[in-house]
Parts: sequence; C-alpha cells; structure tokens
Amino acid sequence: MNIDIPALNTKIGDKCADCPIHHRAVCAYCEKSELMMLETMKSYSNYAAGDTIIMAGDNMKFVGSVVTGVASLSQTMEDGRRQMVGLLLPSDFVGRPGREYASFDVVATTPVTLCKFERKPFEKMLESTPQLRERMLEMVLDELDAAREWMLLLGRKTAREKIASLLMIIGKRQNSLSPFDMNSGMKFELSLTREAMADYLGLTLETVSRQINALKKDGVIELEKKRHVIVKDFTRLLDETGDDADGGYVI
Amino acid sequence: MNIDIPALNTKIGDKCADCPIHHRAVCAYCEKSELMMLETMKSYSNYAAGDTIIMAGDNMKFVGSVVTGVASLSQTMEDGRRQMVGLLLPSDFVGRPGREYASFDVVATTPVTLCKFERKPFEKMLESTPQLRERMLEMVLDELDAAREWMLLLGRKTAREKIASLLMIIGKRQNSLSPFDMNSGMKFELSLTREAMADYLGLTLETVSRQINALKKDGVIELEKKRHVIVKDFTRLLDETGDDADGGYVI
DNA sequence: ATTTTTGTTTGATCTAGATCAAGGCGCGAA
DNA sequence: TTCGCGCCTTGATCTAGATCAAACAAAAAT
Repeated sequence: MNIDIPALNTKIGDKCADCPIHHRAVCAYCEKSELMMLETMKSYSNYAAGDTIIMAGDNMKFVGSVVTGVASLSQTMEDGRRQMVGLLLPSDFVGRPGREYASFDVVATTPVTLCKFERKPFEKMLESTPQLRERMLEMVLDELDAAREWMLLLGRKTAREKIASLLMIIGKRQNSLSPFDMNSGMKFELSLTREAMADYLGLTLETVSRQINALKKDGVIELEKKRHVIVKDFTRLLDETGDDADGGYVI
Repeated sequence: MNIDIPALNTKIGDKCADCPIHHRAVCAYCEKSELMMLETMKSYSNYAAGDTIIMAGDNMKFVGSVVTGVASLSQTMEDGRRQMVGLLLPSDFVGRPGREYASFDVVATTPVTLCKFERKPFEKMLESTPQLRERMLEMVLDELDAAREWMLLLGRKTAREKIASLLMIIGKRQNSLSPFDMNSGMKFELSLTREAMADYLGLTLETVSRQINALKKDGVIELEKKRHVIVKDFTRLLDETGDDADGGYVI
C-alpha cells in the first residue's frame, strides 16, 4: 500500500472535506476516509464538559483529533495541585503513536467531539506511509517548541504577562490570524473558566480574575458576558506579553 | 540507498563503536560512519564553557549530539530574564531536522564536544532511512514528555521540590540508573552553577543556594567541593520532589 | 604570591501572588 | 419566581521567594 495523500500538506486553515474543521495534520486523512476507513476504523465520540477523555496511565486504544470544543492536557499531583501542559483546540492531534500508555490526562473543557482512529491500525498506516510519519514528526516538533515557549511563561513571566500571553494565543488561534495583520481589535470566545486558566498559567483563579479585570480597567480589553473578550488595543496587549514584538505565537 | 542500520535500536546505555559515549539516538549512526561519512560529513567541534553554540534565529547549518560536557537550551527575554528549557547531556541530540532556523539558544555550560552532521545531508539521509525517521519521532516524543513534566515543576512545585527534582534527574541520568535500584545513596557531579540551576528552575540563585543548603542541613544530601553531591537518603529525596513514587524520571 | 574575577553563602527587607473569606451574578431546574 | 449551584469578583491578610547588600571562597590571571 502506498497511497499518495496530498492532504498531508494541509496547512492551518485549510478545510478537510469530511470533517467540518480546520485541519493541519493527521485528520486531513479524513479526506481519504473511503480508502482509509477499512483499516483505520474511524469513528466519532462526544464528551460533555468535564469528562475525562483519557487518564494518565490508561492504555491508549486510539489516537485522533479534536473536531469541536476545547480539551486540556494536564497533570495532577497527589495533593491536588494541577498543571495544564497543553490546550487542545479543533484540529489538534490527541494521542501518541508508538506509546502504549498515556502520560497525561485529557479532559474536556467544553463539550468535545473527537475524531478517533484505533491506535494499532493507525500505527500500521504510519509505517506504510512515509509522508504521514514526516508530517507527524513536524507536528511533534511544533508542539515541543510550543511547550518550551510555555516553559518561559511559567518560569519567568509575571501574572499580568501570563494572562496577556494566554489571550494572545487563544485569540490568534481562534481568529486564524497570521502574526502580522490586525492592527485593529479582535474579538473571541474564551472558553475556559478562571480555574482552567489558572491551571494553565500556574496561578490561582483569584489572581487570574484580578489580572483580567486589571487589563479591562486599563482599557486593553473589554469583556462581554464574561467569556467573550474584545481586544481593544492589540499592540498594547502584545506589549504586555513581554515577548519580542516579532516572534512566535504561531501555535 | 537503503541500508539496514541495526544500531538504530540502540537503547540508553548501549555503547556506540565509534564515539566513546552512551548514544541513544542519532549518533548511533557513527557505527556506520564509513558508509555515512561520504554524505553526512561528520565532524567534531569543541566549545569552552560559556560559549554560545547556537543563537536563536541562527540558520541551522548542522545537527548533532553532545559527546562530552553539558550544554543548555535557553530563552532570554529583552530585559534579561532567562529560562532554560532543556539540559543537553552526553548523547543528547542537538538541532531540528526540517527547521531552517533555531528557536532557542544553545550554550555550553561546561566545555563541550559536539559531534556534528551538516543538516542538509542529514535530512537527505533521514528521507532515505525510514528507521531513522522513526527513531527521530520517538526521540522527540520523549523530549516533549520531558518538557511537559518540567511544566508541572515550573508551574506548581515549591522551591524545595524543584531542587529535589533537579538533583534526582541529574543524578539518575549521570548514574544511568533505572527507576528501581539504589536504595542506598548515590554520588554525582553537579556541573551547573547556582545561576544555571536557577535559570532552569525558574528561581533566583539565592533561593537555589538556600534550598540546597537546607537539604544538606536536613541530612538528605551532602556536598563535597560545592559541585559534588552525595545523596544520603535516596527515598527521602524522591519524597521531596513531590512526584508519585513510581513514575517518570526516565529522561 | 598577590590581585582579580567568578561563584557562593548569608542576612535583612520587600512584594507579588497565595490564601482565606464573603458576596454577587447568572442560569437552569422545579 | 425562586431556589440552588457553578462561576466570578473583591477585600483582607499572609508568606514564599525575590530583591538588595555584604562578605566570603576558590579559582584564574598577573
């Protein structure tokens, strides 16, 4: 078997024919689902907000990608301290080919639809499809870079910088914006609770609340309905992240 | 070209015939160096402590692996705040096939010998050698897991837990120990300055100094010559990390 | 052998963010 | 329409770790 899969080169923002989502990676194969179905046994699952999709230590039966909703990748210490180590938005890949057991919890933050493939058949496909493996490697390298950016945030940024960075990342991602447009404002839904944000940023929920309201008071953002953010002053928000003006934020 | 490279399955601790180091990944190809030399143009470089090996933004001319010494992967903010995002010990891979530019600084912490391959030929080899790509993917997945473990440390651990975790990681790695032996003590060289440790842990050097001396006073470790650590009570140190007794620390 | 330089310890003080403690504000259920 | 329950806000207080400031130790450099 050696099928040419042009969709492998799918970039963020391209649409996949089958799934109504922005695919950047693996689920791009859905386009070939008639072909792949046979051996990958694709299926969809829905999860309610708060559901644990995968627990650390679980035997990983499937890999897949997020179709709708937001899930989080997190770690919990025995005494309850929790750290989110990844945010899974639509098009993000879930699971690890070649890994028998999960290292982290995957929890649905909002209602989530997942597009699943059984792991074993997927791994077989991976073996026979060099482009897929290549794409996989590229994807994981991106994740690694993102994780390392996040380490800077966790280790060295102030609470305000952390919040600004989070807003930038989610806003940009949701608006599928390149690093250089939008000098005007942007508007997006922040589908995380204050607690989830705190777990992501290594803060307490009280500090998150205070900092968000401080940014509001300072006229950098506006809030409507608590979860809808309007960035009034984009350049200012970027400043507040503490990052170099040019770089990064392409997650 | 389709050479079988059994060394690809080299595990941590196995010796490579050519380089006098423990290879777990790519440099395992040195075993095949006669064959590969032609197109990969392997070479060695030495760096003094403090030398910048690669700067963020540099055009990456090579990939390679650390043969001797310790290097660090780090990020610096405009105002000088620095966060280490990875520690490169002997056998660790440096660089990113498929990436034109470096995302992070690589700095020699101690004198370092690097085994280098030009990136382009290496990438070509990667294309023609599926096992190599597979190995590469596995390696990057490990790094990603390690980065995420570190995110928990940075976001949620106390200063004391951070120090204990660092000592565990370096000690275990240097002694090539599996997670289950050594109920007695262990001894190792801690080749990082207090400042480097601080940059790694998201602390100040004063706090690092105080916490190390606190662990000494509490009888968990002993110090000889400032950079040589003797872990007196291994179980105790493990406790102090805050981690589950069983898990992880296989970097 | 003596001066620099570079790294480490230790103390005193300060502060960002944590912790503790009420209230408030939707919103779905009854 | 009111009750209850998840979120969110806001205030008061506390504290781990940062910051500031010396002095000390060990290794280079002269």
